Amino acid sequence: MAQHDTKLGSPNCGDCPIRHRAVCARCETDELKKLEEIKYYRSFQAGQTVVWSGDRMDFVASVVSGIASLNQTMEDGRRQMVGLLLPSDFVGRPGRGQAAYDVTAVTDLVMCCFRKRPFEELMTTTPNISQRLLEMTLDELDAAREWMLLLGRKTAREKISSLLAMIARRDVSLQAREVKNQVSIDLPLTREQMADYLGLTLETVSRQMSALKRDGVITLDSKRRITIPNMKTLMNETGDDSDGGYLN
Amino acid sequence: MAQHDTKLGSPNCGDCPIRHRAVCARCETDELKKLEEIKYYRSFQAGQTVVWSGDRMDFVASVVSGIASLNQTMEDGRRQMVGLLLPSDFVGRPGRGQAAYDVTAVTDLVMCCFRKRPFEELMTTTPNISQRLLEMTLDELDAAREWMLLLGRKTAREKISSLLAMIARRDVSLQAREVKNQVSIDLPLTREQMADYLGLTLETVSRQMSALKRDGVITLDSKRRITIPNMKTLMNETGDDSDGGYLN
DNA sequence: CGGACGCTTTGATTCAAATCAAAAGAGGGG
DNA sequence: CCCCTCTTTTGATTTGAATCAAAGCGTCCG
Repeated sequence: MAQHDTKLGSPNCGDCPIRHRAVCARCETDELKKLEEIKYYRSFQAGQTVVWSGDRMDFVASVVSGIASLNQTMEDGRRQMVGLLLPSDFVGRPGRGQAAYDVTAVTDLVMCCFRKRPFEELMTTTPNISQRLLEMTLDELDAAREWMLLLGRKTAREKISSLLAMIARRDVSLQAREVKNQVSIDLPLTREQMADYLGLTLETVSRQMSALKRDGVITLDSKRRITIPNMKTLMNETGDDSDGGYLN
Repeated sequence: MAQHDTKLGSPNCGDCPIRHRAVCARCETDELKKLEEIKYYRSFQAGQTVVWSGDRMDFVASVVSGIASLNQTMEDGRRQMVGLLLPSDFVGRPGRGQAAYDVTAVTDLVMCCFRKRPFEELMTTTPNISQRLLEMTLDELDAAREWMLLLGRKTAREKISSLLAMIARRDVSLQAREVKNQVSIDLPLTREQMADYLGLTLETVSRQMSALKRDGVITLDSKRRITIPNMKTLMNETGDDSDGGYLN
């Protein structure tokens, strides 16, 4: 099912694009050496499942490139995305053998995997790894709790706006594509995936996108590419504290 | 505003009721000594605010007894509870100076606080603390993500049932109050707090409680005390996989 | 004992989003 | 180039929960 390619990703951690942001961010050269010994790359095509909830998972991994999603599913098929993993984000849980959610490749995806057992051992001897992992986990917890507010209390329009703002802010910080407040972004998610992330139906997502376009908050360059003429206008639609939004 | 009492809580960590579950669970005697030097107790009455979101927070803490809640609030007053902290749970984030959410005492509350700076230093030198904290944070992240599914996809009835099941399961594990599947529990939360946790209004909470009573899923001994005649019947109302529910 | 205040229940009505249904784009491959 | 499939949009209708409103219950306290 899943491919075991090694064609992408550098064997040498020093050249890695996520070197300074991933779980290895604080490691010294000698510590990287040890990680290099237990790592291997895997790539997945958009749509492929990386692991199924409940399956044995004998590795942990960092996203090198592409986007992965964490999904929870109910017996009757209702689905909720509970995390969106971007390059440098960490997947898997040291000290547990089974995946707690489905992990899916949203786009083509390359992951840097570490065999679980050796990684766990390395963690106990390498504070630079465990401390970085704690920091990343605390960040994810904050993000999850922010999303709980969105899921529990925001309107459909606020949800869509919040998602677009989140994607836009990330893109802006990665690539300086901003031209005096105007931002163009590619949506990595289908309308259905957006719906799964926001706790909506795909029809409602589509309708609210149309409404935001009608109201001039966004422009639809194509189905999957939008332009935000004025970031502040979008932020006002998210329901978040207008100050706090930019400070985070 | 907040009281600085030391009347509750033992000066000696060895006698502490949460000794084996809290962030100090794995510490050796000498490590406990160091924690004792930087700890102090604070107590709060039900309803009091421990810290406001955005305020400086120069301590981290463990809940010793009672229940605290983490809340997020929008400008217009919409409120979402994003965490319920039980004895042994940890509050605060090493490496950050400001509280990210309001922390409130749901019941009378005693917390074991550690001055933040010394605690951070202790963490870097004491793997037993940082590793335990990582484990606890990963558990909280899992809980937050389970709650995301509830908030995004469950019906009001499923939400209420899930909350009652969660409280019941915790109570059963703490005190063996189970008599062949029948469980009685005290609700620590008002209807409004339940609503805030579940992303509902208090009226809907009340209506669904009445409906569960009408359908024989629960009995209302008093407004704040319920009996669950058959745990399995309740579990069937949560929408969760009936197997997975018990295995977790 | 009798108010008063906080919490809870219940009823009537509204409304936002879900559901049901159909058609319009947009690729992609033969 | 055209068909097939996948994604997206839009419309009509339903529905579950919110909102608006009022009354019931408990208990604290003068």
